[in-house]
Amino acid sequence: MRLYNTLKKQKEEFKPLTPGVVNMYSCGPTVYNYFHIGNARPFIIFDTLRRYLKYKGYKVKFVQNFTDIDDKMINRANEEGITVKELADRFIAEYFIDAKGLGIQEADVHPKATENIEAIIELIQNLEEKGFAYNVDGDVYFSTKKFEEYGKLSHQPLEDLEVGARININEQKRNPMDFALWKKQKPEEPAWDSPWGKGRPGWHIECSAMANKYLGKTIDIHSGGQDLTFPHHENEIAQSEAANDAPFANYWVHNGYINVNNRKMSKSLNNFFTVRDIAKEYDYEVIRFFMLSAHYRNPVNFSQELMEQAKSGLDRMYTCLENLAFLKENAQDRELNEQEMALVEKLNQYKDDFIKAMDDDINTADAIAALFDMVREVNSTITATSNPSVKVINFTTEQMKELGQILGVLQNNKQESLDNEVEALIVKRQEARKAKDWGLADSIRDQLKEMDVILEDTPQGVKWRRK
RNA sequence: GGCGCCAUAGCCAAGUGGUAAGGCAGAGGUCUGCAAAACCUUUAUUCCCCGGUUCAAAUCCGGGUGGCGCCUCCA
Repeated sequence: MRLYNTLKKQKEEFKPLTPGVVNMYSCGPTVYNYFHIGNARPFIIFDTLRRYLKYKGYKVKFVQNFTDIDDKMINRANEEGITVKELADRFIAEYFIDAKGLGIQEADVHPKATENIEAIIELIQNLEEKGFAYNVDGDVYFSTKKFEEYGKLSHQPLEDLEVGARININEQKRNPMDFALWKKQKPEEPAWDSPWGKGRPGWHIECSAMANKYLGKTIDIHSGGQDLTFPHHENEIAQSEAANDAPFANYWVHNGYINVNNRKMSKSLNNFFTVRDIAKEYDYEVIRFFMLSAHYRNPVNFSQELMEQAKSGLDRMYTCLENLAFLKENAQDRELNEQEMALVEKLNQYKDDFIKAMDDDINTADAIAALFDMVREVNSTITATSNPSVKVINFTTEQMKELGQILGVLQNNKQESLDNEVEALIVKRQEARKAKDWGLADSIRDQLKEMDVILEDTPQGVKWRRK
């Protein structure tokens, strides 16, 4: 399997530190609001990467943090008139609701910054002892000049970064690019005791501390959005490698942005759509499918039209599965015939295509194309055979679900049981059709449509589906 | 100013040296009481433009044009 490594600016063959085991760390949300679909992209992409690695047989340990203390948290809590802790608890709960809907599996560990203060303090002390950190009256900074490789992830020498720095020169800092490891308490702010007095951790140090604590000094894959490359990930590298004297992460994987009208979607630009709001109009699964329909490193635009396209595409796949389930009821229990054997062979070829695509830097767009190839093959074979075997139906269904599972789609069973009222109406309509009373038959079909039940007349009988 | 990304049909999107995948939308057809679903056919002689390298370029190189991002909290 090959992955694009931001550190090396090229695709590389993926080799974990320990054969068969993968340690992954992904930067999680700051929990001061519902997350928007721009935030959702890395969650979905790296969940897919994690699923695929597991599918390939790796034992994956996945850690994703919650940033539950920082300026944004404090400001929002003040606005709401609640404590930072209350704010965090609320939006962590909301995170899990949306994440679950999107098919994002829970991480093995979801550490919170505020519950790892001790590890953070230890790490800062370590940096201080080694001369990488300096204390200015209760504020502790990382000295970027001391870390020679600073800039290696964003591929920019320190001097160039300094020239472009738009930040106000903080007189306390020795260098404009130095960043806070520990922030001295300001009035009314939550604070923890530390060797430098009361205060709270800087943003970057928490990820270094938690990755180290839960995954070790060197991790296999560190992932996140492109906008975290600098300064956040660059700083994580500086902190971790300065403290541990070991490579921090072997593979750095970054996803592209979600845009709105070609502009980056972000909370600060206030052009964002929350997942919660979109989910009111489209299934969570449509959102996920939409995200995976383009390569993860390319920017994608978000719009209603594109959601509609994603919805139609996903419906096509589900319809195929529903057709299979429907045909299974009257299918024959026999060995595969020649045609069915040919189908199985083709489906295996498409499965290979799917795997090849995923192996090539998780090319989900190509993987989805392979899935669509399967759908077309299955559809055309099924219409050609009036009496498929149970075996070929089972094989086909399982294979599509197996591959869908890697992408985190196609796992819903939309065939719920019918209630008596609907069932009675369907029977009544069949009687009307038999009597060639098309007016009554059509009006019943319309009536059912109002109840979100769509009927389809097929040679094998009446087929229904929801929505 | 520094660094970087992107440009493929009406829309979305793979492909990065061997002669343009896939989806959505549209058109025509088959099937059907009608509808739906499905299938078949069809929609880019060409991949932003101009040069170059090569037997061969959407793919590599050089130069343009347009759009975006990072260097500041951001996924």
